Amino acid sequence: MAKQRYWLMKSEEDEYSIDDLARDGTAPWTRVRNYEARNLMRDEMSPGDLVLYYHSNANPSGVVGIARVATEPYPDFTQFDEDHPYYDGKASRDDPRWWLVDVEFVRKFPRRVPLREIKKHPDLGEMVLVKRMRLSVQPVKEEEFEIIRSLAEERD
DNA sequence: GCCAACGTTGGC
DNA sequence: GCCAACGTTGGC
Repeated sequence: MAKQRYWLMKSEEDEYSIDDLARDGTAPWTRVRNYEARNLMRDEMSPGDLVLYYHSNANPSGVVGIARVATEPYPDFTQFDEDHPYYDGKASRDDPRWWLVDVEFVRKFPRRVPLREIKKHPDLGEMVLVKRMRLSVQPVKEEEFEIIRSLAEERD
């Protein structure tokens, strides 16, 4: 059994928010069309890994809760559907290009941890979130995960 | 809505 | 294989 790992996954708040995930329970993480993010889901994720749920394009953008990887990686079905906006004509069922996992709701934080706060925290400056602006699925260190979790519990 | 960062495409 | 053009992400 692989050691539990930690991730951060971004979703636009008005596209698929943590409240949507809470309502649905689990959701297939469609919409990723970036190879590096794809590789992480396909090659590195295992069921039980914990995920920081991040709202991008939000006010303010930041980490809003925790989710969990709920399945083994499998091909993203939207790539095969000609009517779907994420259809990819270069992918086939024999040779899928895009992979995903299902993500399961764990909890919503009592307080959002804004990107602004993460950027200025002395122990979070090396986070991929800070260094690599445009990667929507990314690894997080256990220490970083715990710091953000504790920041989320603080009272204002 | 603007625009910087940066990943992808395609001509050569 | 280079790299300019282009398209998208995502902070602000």
